[in-house]
Amino acid sequence: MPLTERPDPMDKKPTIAPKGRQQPRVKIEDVARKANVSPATVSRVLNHPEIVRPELRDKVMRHITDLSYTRDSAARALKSGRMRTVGIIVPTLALGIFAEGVEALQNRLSESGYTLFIANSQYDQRRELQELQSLIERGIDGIVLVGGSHGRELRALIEQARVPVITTYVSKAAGGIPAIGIDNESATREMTEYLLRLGHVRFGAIANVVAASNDRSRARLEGIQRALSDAGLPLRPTQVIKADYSLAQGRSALRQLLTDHPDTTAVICTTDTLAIGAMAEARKIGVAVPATLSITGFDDVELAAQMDPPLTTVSVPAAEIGRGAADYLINAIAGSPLPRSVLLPYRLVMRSSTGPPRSSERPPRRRRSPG
Amino acid sequence: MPLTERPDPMDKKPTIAPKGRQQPRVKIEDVARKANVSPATVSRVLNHPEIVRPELRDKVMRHITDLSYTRDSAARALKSGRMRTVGIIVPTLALGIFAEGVEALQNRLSESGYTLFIANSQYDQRRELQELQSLIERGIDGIVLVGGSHGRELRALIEQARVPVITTYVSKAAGGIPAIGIDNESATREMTEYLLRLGHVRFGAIANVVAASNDRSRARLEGIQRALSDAGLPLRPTQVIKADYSLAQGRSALRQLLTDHPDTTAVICTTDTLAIGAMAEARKIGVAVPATLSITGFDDVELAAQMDPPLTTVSVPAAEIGRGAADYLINAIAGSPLPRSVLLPYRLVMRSSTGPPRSSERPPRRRRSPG
DNA sequence: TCGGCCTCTGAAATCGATTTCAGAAATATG
DNA sequence: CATATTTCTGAAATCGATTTCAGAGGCCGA
Repeated sequence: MPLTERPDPMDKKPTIAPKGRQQPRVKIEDVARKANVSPATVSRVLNHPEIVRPELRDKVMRHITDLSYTRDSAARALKSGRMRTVGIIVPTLALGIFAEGVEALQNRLSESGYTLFIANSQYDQRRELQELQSLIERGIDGIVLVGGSHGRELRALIEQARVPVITTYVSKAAGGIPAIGIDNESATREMTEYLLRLGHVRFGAIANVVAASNDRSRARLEGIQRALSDAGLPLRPTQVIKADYSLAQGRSALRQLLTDHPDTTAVICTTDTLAIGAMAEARKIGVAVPATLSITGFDDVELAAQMDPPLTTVSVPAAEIGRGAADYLINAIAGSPLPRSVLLPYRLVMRSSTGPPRSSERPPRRRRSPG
Repeated sequence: MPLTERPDPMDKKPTIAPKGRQQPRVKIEDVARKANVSPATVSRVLNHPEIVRPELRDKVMRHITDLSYTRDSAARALKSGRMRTVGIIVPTLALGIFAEGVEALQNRLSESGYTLFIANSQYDQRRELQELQSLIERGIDGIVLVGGSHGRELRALIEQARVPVITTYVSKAAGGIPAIGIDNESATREMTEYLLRLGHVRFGAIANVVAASNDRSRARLEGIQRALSDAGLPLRPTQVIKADYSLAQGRSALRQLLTDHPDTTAVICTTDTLAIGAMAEARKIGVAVPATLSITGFDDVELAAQMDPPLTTVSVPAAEIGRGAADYLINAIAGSPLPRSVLLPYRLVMRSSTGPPRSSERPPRRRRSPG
């Protein structure tokens, strides 16, 4: 029976499929048969339309849409070695600033036909390594990290997999990994200098530095310390409260700080969340902001501007970081020449949670007739 | 030259590789050769360890780690038809409640060896459809959506691709899509009834219902309206302010509401963000909460409890929703029998932003002597 | 000790798209 | 008009892991 060239139209599913998927999924060969061309041509129409004769191309195209054919990306990836996929590992999505960056990243990638794998490390380097492992197994074409401090295992893994990488929210990273972000230390230094100019001399700092991998907050803390040392007012250990990244810890940190140092006039937090917690606590214990105590944050989350008083903070261009990371990776994957790192500008946002210290301040005797 | 069985150890890369990747990537065959077994055995060690003799299994394992072999998931996916990948499309990540759900989802998936593709629709159904298209092309094994109102095109696409799907944050969805979430309408109804019991009779509602696809907020608004109708106090159109999901809109909404209805004593918001904006505005214009005005939210974001006064709201089990969605899909992919939908309990969290209306209020003379 | 059964391993086919290589058709050149 | 180019298309090899099928070897009972 040599007539089997064009098998009769048994396109209907054979009652029940043997392998998982019921409907046998339309493949490139089906399109080719309908259009009376070879699979190769269909593939070319899809991938290099310009080299196919226009009429033929249109004909094939029509059949493609007719059958609503979509290519199997697994097969495609297997042959081409490219998944058109990028991964990101963030410490947590609970922080608006990361969520914003991820969203911008995803949007930009999506425009270029890439899809984003997301993973979170919960600020745990071991978790980060595992997730990276898993992403690499998935054949991602690029990877976005957060922060500059990563174990050498992680760097080795990236190197071995030869995956383009960029880290974000910082201006430089260990191991020569390119970075896109801001200079965290310089930002808090400027902020501290601003407070110094206002006349403050009794400082406190609340920093979320408990996670070993959080070099952002560590850099921010260093900026504070350096500025104060330079001004001859070095911070004593008890003036630095270490916290994690929760609002509640901001509250307790402020309480502790004011217990140890009741005469503090300015508190610099490395995170808006902490600052907002501190402000909440200040209000609760009757400390007026900024009259008695100036408070600053970092990140400029949506809420910062809506606080009462509005929070003085540092605005981080999270969306721009996300977009920039996407562009960098897309270029890197394409093999374009690349900048080593991108330093983005932060912006000090002076609002009303800061002001000059009370000049009539006498060590303890703090009083305020409430409303 | 029949001795080519075991090719001499030219394991070093040949100076420069012809195809993209420099180092030729270690594959299953390399491991097999080193271990003196067949590729099939290595594959079995990886996928069905229990059917391989222990000593052999260990030996192979050693070589696998020695060569730090990772399997090519594209090839794996091609053969097996499974990508071990799940996708989610959220309206936005900027909302903490979605970020929390995504994080929980990702964590649970990760435990089971799945990876999560993330996409966001910006509350735009067309975008949602595009992103879904892209995810399906990627061969995802399951898809998570948000909310119950989806176009029929989207449902058709899912059906055609035969991808298990679940939608989240709602208790039921159009087109027979299974759902995991809470009964939004019932939650606000309860909340409204609570306020009625406190003695309120002049209500206002602020709802983020501008996005066509936001059926959550719409259901919440209906809950409010129904409860009030049942109480004989139906809401007039001007008592309902429609907003988007920003904090600033909460502010302006409250301003408008109090302009039109200065005697309002209770404002129910369909979102904490709106409620927090409303509270900020109330403070600014000198309206005491809850003495003069009770305000409620929805979601129980981290900040809600830290407000001054702490915000009465509805707690949504976002993490549980995320985990539940993961479990559902994992089972669905495995072919296990499944529940149609899962109704999760919400929790009314009574804090201090609500209280009885000022008794000095005249009209309906409902009285309650506060403390 | 031998056949039969069970356990474990290897050879080879397979998944679906891409791409090289070469040949057919169409066009330009002598 | 014949040959040299060029343009376009098809056949077939390929990517790497999985899995079926069958065979090799070990164990048991008789």
